[in-house]
Amino acid sequence: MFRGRYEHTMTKTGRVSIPSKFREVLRKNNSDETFVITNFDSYLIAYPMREWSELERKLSKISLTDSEATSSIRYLMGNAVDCPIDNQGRVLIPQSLRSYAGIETEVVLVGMLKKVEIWSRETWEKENGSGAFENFRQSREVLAKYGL
Amino acid sequence: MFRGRYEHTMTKTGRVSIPSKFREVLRKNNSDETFVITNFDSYLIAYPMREWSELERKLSKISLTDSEATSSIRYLMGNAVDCPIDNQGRVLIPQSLRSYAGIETEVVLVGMLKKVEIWSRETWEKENGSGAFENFRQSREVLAKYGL
DNA sequence: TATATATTGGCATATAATGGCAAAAAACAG
DNA sequence: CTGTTTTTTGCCATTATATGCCAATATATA
Repeated sequence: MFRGRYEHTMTKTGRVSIPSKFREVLRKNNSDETFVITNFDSYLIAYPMREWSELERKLSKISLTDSEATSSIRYLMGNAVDCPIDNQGRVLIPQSLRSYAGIETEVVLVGMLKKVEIWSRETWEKENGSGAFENFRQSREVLAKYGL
Repeated sequence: MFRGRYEHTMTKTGRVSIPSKFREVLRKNNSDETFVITNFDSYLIAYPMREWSELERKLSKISLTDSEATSSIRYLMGNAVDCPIDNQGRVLIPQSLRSYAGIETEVVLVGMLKKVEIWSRETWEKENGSGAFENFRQSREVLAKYGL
């Protein structure tokens, strides 16, 4: 599972280092060294190829008469790009996704269990900076609920 | 179960010895020699990997469309770091967590049943130092309902 | 008292992150 | 098609951080 938060800087050419702990997770799962990255809210989500394929398998079962689901899938799939990790442990994030998430240089990568979120630092600050106390309180409740 | 209090010193590189009694607990539980450390109030909490993984497994079932849950997972997971214990019985505490808890060199480790708390000595003194016993005297009646 | 174990400091080496550059590939215009 | 521009890719270099290991000291155990 992915966990931890990392602040990295993107090169001028749009490459971002994947934290080594994240790469380690891929290795341990025998997943290949490729992420599928797509846009979600105001940030990007990166799935290991293996997880993504599973997601595709599930979504492929949805009836094409379910038009609401279909258009959501279209959106998700239409923006998904597979980004292989290079020898330096980096991925190239395509321009379209960068501008979508407002990423210029400073990037925040968050381990979120089966996936990784990629934020521009600015957006991260805005959405997760100040309101952190509420999150802290809630996360404490989560821990309590599971007896930790 | 973890119990007892230990005062250790951190090396310049940020490594702290885990008390051997704590390591013994991990061995007895067949837990691997890794803690997941996270921030909490003014100190850190270290969970055995086994316990933490169980939590992760449960959380991973939550849908990514549940935005309230997602944001507490983001907080929880974003601040959690896995810290393997090395051959000398030490863990490296990442810079971010060190500064969060105000840890420079002197560290207090407290066994708290399923988890271990990690304090800077200074904070420890302030919050649990002199007045602690008086507090205990005043509020220990709550323990009655647990059979004490 | 001798022996083992725990904690800690120090140092050498390995790995991580990232900036820079140039070759290769792709997109594009005439 | 062909030459030009832009983007992508591979690779080297640098810096900071993490890791592994040895040794010294302190503490516990036999």
